[in-house]
Amino acid sequence: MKKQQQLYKGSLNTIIMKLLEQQGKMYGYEITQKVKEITQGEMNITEGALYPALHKMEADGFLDVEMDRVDGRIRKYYKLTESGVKETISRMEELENFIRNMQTIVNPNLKLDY
Amino acid sequence: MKKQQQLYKGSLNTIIMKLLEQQGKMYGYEITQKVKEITQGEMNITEGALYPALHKMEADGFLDVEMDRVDGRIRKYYKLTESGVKETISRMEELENFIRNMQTIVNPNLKLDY
DNA sequence: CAAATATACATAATTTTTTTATGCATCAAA
DNA sequence: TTTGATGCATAAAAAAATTATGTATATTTG
Repeated sequence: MKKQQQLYKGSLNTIIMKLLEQQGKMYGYEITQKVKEITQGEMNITEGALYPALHKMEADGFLDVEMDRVDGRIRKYYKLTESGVKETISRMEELENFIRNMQTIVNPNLKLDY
Repeated sequence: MKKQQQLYKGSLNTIIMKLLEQQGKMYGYEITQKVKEITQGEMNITEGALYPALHKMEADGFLDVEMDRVDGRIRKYYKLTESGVKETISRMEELENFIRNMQTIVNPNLKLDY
């Protein structure tokens, strides 16, 4: 039983948006599996966090939805809107700044080229 | 007016602990100034988050407090306990995992040596 | 073939962690 | 003398998760 990686709160939307940017369109369950696969099980997106997040981003105009029936089961495919693409870029910059700042705090002697 | 860097929720305690590990002991206000200085104003630790966090870590046995009067003003110096040192190490590992996983998600083509 | 597991969505209650808004007090500088 | 910096603190609200459920279909396994 591998130890579960904590997900810093606020990073979930960034993860979702970035995956959608890469994959074009994805459905909820697919996103949870993709994250698990990429991180080799270290990160786990819970459905209780995922679905409300998707609904909110849709309400905010960042995502478009398209329903699909596959093997008798419903899938809701999400993709970025134009506004969502911009938001993704903005969130990526924030993530990079966060990582850079954290690394500076954590490793103050390290010289970084930016 | 520079744009304020968002602080992912959950990272505050890690920041505080890592600074205490480096500096030996610090007081609250000093921590806010140090973070501002290191990140060149990009990150701002609010006092409404800082003081409750310090109190909680003290209650959890991660920090020891020592009062001091300087220039007629009270300072509360915090330092890591033995248990706090362990917790700092553990939180640092979590941070490194988080960063590594986020970079893998964000830049899936990049090959990293770990 | 029955039961367990995987797929696929969803929501409600709770918890965690922060922001925002205050409040009090001392000291230095303008 | 009043403004800004220093230094602590708490309360209300907001944000964003976790945990616990619930429903339903498909597939695998004993």
